[in-house]
Amino acid sequence: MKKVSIKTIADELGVVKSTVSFILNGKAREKRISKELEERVLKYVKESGYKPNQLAQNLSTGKTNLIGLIVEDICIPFFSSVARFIEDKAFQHGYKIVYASDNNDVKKGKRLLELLADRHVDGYIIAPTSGTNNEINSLLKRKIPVVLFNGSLQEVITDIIYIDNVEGGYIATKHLLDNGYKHIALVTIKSKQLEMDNRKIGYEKALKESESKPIICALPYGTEPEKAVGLIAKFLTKHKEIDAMFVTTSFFTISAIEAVLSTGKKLSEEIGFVTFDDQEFFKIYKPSITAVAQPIEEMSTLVIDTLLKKLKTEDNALQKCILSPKLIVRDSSSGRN
Amino acid sequence: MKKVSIKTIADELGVVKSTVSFILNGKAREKRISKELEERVLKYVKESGYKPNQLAQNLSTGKTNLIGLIVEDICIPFFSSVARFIEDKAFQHGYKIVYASDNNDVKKGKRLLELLADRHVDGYIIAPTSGTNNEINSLLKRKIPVVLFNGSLQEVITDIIYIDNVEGGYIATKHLLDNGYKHIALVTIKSKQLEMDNRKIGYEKALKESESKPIICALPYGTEPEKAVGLIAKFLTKHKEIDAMFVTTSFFTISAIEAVLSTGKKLSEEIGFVTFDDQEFFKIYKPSITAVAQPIEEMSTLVIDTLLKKLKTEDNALQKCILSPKLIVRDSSSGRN
DNA sequence: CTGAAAGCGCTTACAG
DNA sequence: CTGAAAGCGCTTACAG
Repeated sequence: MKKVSIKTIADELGVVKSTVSFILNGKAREKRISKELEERVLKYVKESGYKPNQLAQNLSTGKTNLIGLIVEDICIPFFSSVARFIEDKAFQHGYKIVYASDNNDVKKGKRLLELLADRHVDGYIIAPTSGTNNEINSLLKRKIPVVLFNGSLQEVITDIIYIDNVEGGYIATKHLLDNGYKHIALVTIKSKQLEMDNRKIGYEKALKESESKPIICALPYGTEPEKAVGLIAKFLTKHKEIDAMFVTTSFFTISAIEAVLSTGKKLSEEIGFVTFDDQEFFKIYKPSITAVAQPIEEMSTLVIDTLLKKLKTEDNALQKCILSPKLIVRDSSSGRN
Repeated sequence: MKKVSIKTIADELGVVKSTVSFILNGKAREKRISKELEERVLKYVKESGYKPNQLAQNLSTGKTNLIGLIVEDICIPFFSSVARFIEDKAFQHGYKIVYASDNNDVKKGKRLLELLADRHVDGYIIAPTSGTNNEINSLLKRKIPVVLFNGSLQEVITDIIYIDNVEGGYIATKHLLDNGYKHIALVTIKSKQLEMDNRKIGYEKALKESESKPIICALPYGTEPEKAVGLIAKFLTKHKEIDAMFVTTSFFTISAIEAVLSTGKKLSEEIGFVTFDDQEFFKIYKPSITAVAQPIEEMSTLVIDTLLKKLKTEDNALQKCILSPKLIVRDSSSGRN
């Protein structure tokens, strides 16, 4: 059982390599190769179990059928869900996915971009870290498709799919206000991530409308969840007026709940609570937890479809989709009554 | 700014391609190339920003520096955590990871194995689905390293790292018995996964020691979590004697809790509860939830180290590591008092 | 110490 | 309709 190559086939059938190659690539018509010969080749291919050597194809065509996926951390549920949705469709179209986590670190982000470029991945799906603008632009300049999701990047013009984070912050805060909470704290992270900023802007906008004052607890970037508990608890003790909390990132959701519990206050009755990104356990928690959910499946589908279109056609139209977040109302924000 | 290739360098410096290649591959010594020439080449390489074309290297060496990771579903927290740990180390050693989710479906598992083989990945990390034995054995026959984790596979002899699932089932059940629960239900999944079987065996072993009877709720494979809630609740209603529950898979943890709640019974006081695989929210849940935790980091490190060793050396020694699960005792199993 | 050459297995203009 | 040939950019025996 030796390796059969295109040359083996050609020799065996008394034709030349290129003819076989054309047939294999569906160019028989175009090259006006006789139906009869085409069938003979195809039959041999089938019987011999021939498979083209993809490494040779890669070198020859410069394409790898690989998609690079760069996110902050593949084990954050939001990202692993996206990874899952993307995977299926990519496989269906003959692409495989190479993932990489940049930890939201600019330096690492740049290095990953470079490593994947060295691999000649055909396209990228990136939840961008600010600071990688130049690197991404240089990919675009080389006509390599890049689809951004989750966040945008200043001065980078490419396909992008994300939710309206201002709206997300707004509906969360508005909902708390509507339910009678007056002193709403924002628990967020100090980072250059535009999405966090926008969620904050939405929060401030809602507060302004009802003439409330922002009470902002911005944790330093890199704060570990365990550490966050203490910091948030301290903040709560310092600002005794707080009667509700909006957490902008799932990274601190559990820390924030722990912090509230540690102060002895009750969620919902004493501290209204809304957080970003829905999670399975929110519905069984007591009180069940209100969340701003991103339409993950819709978003993922748009992302991969957009990239595949760029990869398979010459279509240059830019896709810019801003999806709406959805408030999933549960008990943690049901009011102070 | 044109592409510089090994040929460019050779021409520019008046040497021949192979000399450059040898220097680049650190074989200057071996080939007794003059220190002086080596430096000249290296200097030029640096200045010109030359990077070897990895596609050409791939074709030439037959190696891709790609590792295939096949798991049931990349968005199950256990697997995405493993993916994360593996990734870092792989990158440090110049490998990238291509992931694929087989949904525990034999047919899909086989197809993925084939697709990754077509890609010429250098090695595999697999949480195996039973039924893929032959395919994996044929990889091994071709000297392609495969490291299994999470579960074993009959008749497949290769490196493998997993936890003692019998022990996991045993300590969970024993703990419940020790805390005074008498009628312990097992909530599990009907599948050919050996790990599930073993957890069940551990459960039965503990029961036997205390002369209790097993009460087994085995859900059909493929049952959706939402559907599981009803099935488990029904089971609870049917077996009114049940005063504790051991869930063998994180896939049904939340469903099981929902089911208990739906019957109006209280966790811990009325229904003791232990589940497999620890999760972040278990500590903030009320009651906090007891879990059998797998040593994910240790396991991942062993997995990737084992594979890298196989990839980088000729070492043929088989690694077989059985790690111990750890019971994380919390309130949900604190007894009936 | 260094060089000429074949090979990895494809793809694709180009010529007839 | 079909074939001869160059090219993708490396690696590595082999010869001197």
